[in-house]
Amino acid sequence: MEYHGQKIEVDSGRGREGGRGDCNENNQEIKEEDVVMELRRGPWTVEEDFTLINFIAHHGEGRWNSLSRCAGLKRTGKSCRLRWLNYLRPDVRRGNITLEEQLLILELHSRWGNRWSKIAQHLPGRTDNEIKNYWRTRVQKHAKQLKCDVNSKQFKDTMKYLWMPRLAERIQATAAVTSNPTAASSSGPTTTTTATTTTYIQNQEIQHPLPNMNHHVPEYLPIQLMNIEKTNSLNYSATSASSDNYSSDLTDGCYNFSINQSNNQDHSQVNQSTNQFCYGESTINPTSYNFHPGFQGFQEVDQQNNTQWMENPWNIEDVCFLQQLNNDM
DNA sequence: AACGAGTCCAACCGCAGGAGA
DNA sequence: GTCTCCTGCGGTTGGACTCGT
Repeated sequence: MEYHGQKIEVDSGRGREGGRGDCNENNQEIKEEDVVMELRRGPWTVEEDFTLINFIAHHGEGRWNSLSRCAGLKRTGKSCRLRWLNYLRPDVRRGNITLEEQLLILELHSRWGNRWSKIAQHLPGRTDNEIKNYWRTRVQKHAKQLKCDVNSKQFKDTMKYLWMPRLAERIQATAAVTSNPTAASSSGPTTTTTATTTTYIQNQEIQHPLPNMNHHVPEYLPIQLMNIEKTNSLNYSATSASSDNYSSDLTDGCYNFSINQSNNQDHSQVNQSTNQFCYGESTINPTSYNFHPGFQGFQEVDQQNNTQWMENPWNIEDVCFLQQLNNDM
């Protein structure tokens, strides 16, 4: 694995250490000459990962700048924190964003905007970085292709009345496949939706030692370290094998939807048995999405011509939808 | 097989807010 | 109250990878 070493001077402002009991390997105060040091940048090496994991296993996380020095890592504290939170943490969940997660992201983004960390709090195991990347690469791409500002009302309405109902419909269909595979395999759009499954998977998928925590992790991570301080209070059961194989694109489904209000949910969770997504005060229940007759025709076209639909899943319909919105305005 | 375009994601950067001296 | 430093957040970018020609 290659990395780019680079000598940089830590500026006199942020990033400079001292004054809070910082220590070096000998528990001594950091001296001035240590401020200017050779810092690594770029991709992390396996050795660095091990060092960071082991140090956190013994000393816990936090105080990232001093942690970096005490661990002997030639990285900034920010870099260590980012590496840990986004990649090395035991409960980081990797792999495709599921349909359920997509729906949740769309809904939460419509509510909070680019508050990625806040949105990430409601998707167990997902990092703000991952959600941000998903939004930029998928959602904003669609907006760009639609020649539509991602912050415009038209685009938000398209998300709300077209993509989110599509996702909800597909989630329902997925649940049907899971619960009754033989019946579901005979017809319906969801039987062919694996066509655009992303092939961009960097890490091997290995079995996580904890129940319901199967995700992509670096293969060199020692199992015992992955168990550090894990109480596994998070519910990961939403990812069924079939839904993980589905495309990450916002496709299919032609239904209107409604959001049921509920006041008894403090934390996000996904209840697989009911396919109900709870976050904060609201509940999205795909089973409550009402059929929208105006889009029935697209559904029929989809079923008659699956291949064409999946190859170009949103262009025609979304453009029509945007035109319709413009006409209504 | 080679090349270019597009996609995806890990990592970096700057900024803001908070905490301690 | 002010200064310094740490942490966390959102935006951006570089490069690895895939795919089409």
